[in-house]
Formats: sequence, C-alpha cells, structure tokens
Amino acid sequence: MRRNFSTKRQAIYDMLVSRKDHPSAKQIYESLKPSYPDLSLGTVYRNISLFKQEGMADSVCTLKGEERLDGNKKPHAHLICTECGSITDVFFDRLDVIEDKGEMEGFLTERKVISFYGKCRNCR
Amino acid sequence: MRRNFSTKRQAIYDMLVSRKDHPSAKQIYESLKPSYPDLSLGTVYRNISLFKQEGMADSVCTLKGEERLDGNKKPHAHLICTECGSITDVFFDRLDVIEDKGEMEGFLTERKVISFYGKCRNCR
DNA sequence: CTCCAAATTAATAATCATTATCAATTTGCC
DNA sequence: GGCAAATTGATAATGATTATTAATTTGGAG
Repeated sequence: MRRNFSTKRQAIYDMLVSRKDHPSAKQIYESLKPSYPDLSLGTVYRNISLFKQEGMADSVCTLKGEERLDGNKKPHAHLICTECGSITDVFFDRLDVIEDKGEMEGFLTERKVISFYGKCRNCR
Repeated sequence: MRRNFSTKRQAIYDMLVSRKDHPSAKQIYESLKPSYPDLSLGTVYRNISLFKQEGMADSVCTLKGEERLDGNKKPHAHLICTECGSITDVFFDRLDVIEDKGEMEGFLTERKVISFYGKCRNCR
C-alpha cells in the first residue's frame, strides 16, 4: 500500500480533520504524544504550516496567543468563545449572500471567513 | 481643560481610529515615535489591551505573527491581503443577513467578523 | 531483501511578539 | 505647590513559532 504521507504527517492531518474543536499546534501535539511518544512539537508546526500552504487547513483565529486550526474545507462559520476558547462550527444555507463583495477593488478572494465572537453557553 | 486620557494614551487611540490600514502595535509605535521620542512599546501594548477590554478597539486578525487592530466600531468587513498584509475596509448594506445564526446553541454574540482573505490588486 | 537518495523528523537553539515588573514620572485635584 | 493614584519607560520574562542540523524514515530501484 502506497502512502503519500509519512506516518506522523498523516496522524497530524487526521487529527486536524476529525477533531471538531479546532485545536492549536500544542493541542494536536498533546493528543498525539501518547500514540507517538517520539513526536516532536516542531513536526506538528512544520506540518500544519505545510497543510495551510497547500490549502488543506486554515487558520480559524488566534486565541490567547495560540493559532487555532481547521481541517474542514466545507464552508462554514464559527462561534468563538473568548472566555474558554471553545470553537463551534455553524453551517449556513446562504453563505453566498456576501460572496460578491470580495471581488471589489481588484481583490482576489481566496477564503471567506465569518466568525461570531462572544460567550458560549457555559461561559455566558 | 479636563483630559480623561493621558497624552500618550490619547495619541495611541487617535492613531487607532484615524488610520485606515489597521496597524499592529509595532506600527503604531513607529508612527508615534517621532512625535513622542520617549514612547515605549510596552505603553502601546498596554493601551491597546485596555482599548480592547473596553470595547473601543478590536482585533482584526493576526498576520505574520502580528495582531492587527481596528478602532472603527462601525460594522464593516475586511479585505485582507495575505501577501503584503494590507487590510481594506468593506462596508455592507446587509451585514445583518447573518445576524440570526450567532444566537444558536445558547451562544451570546458580542462581535461579528466577516473577512475576505486573498490577494490585493497589487499582489495578485 | 538490500541499498540509496530524498524526504522527514527529533532535538535544540534562535526569533520575535506580547506580557509582567517596578521604579520613576505624570496626572488631576486640593 | 503638593499629594495620591494612574501611567509610563526600561527591562526582563514568557511563550508561541521558526530555523537548524544531524539522525531517521521513506519509497523505489536493483
């Protein structure tokens, strides 16, 4: 079986896609550490950087100094709790409502971001 | 004449409100340094932090490791160039289209963010 | 299966934005 | 002017991210 990704790279990517809480590099590192005891934090950063470059993952926001990531490429918005740092997906029917505006002023839109910052149910 | 803000604090705030390019702390510091030779970078950070806390300014995004700020409280979106870091305001007529979704799941929305990431006219 | 060059990684140090500290200065008010 | 509280400058500390480099892993060829 041919594998395009190294073991570690695949594990990091899977974590990015399967987790719904939009983890930071450190959170991914800590999740994988038990299964990959020799994993290095630098490897997590390096691969995240690669995924972003390749358009396989996006930055959601930076909370408390940590960049939070998203491996889900299906268009959606986020509810971001500034208290506890939880991030929840919101799927719109009409995300396209704001489509046009990006093309103004000769700007080439590559990614559209809609986020709601506030307090989640537990923190409000 | 009563002044609520110290001289430096006022200058930092004015910079945040008048500049349309959403500067980082360092950029504000460098802009003010000629007029205030004894200004300290720590003071800029300290006051930005205060303004955010008081809801007088918001974080737009983090580009190349630097948080970019906005002192304009009028609802608007941003065109963010990931190449050169330029940020342009976009004013919507119907920013309210996406209003409802934030209140889902018991979430209390305090701030709504719409951003378009891509390449500006010069960089595309 | 073995060998090899290229890709990837672990470990570590270096960077760099941001925050904390604290003594000195400034501020508003009497 | 004088004083207590707020603010600041200078500096050190923190902490996330990036760079470096030698060692390891990878996939393909023989």
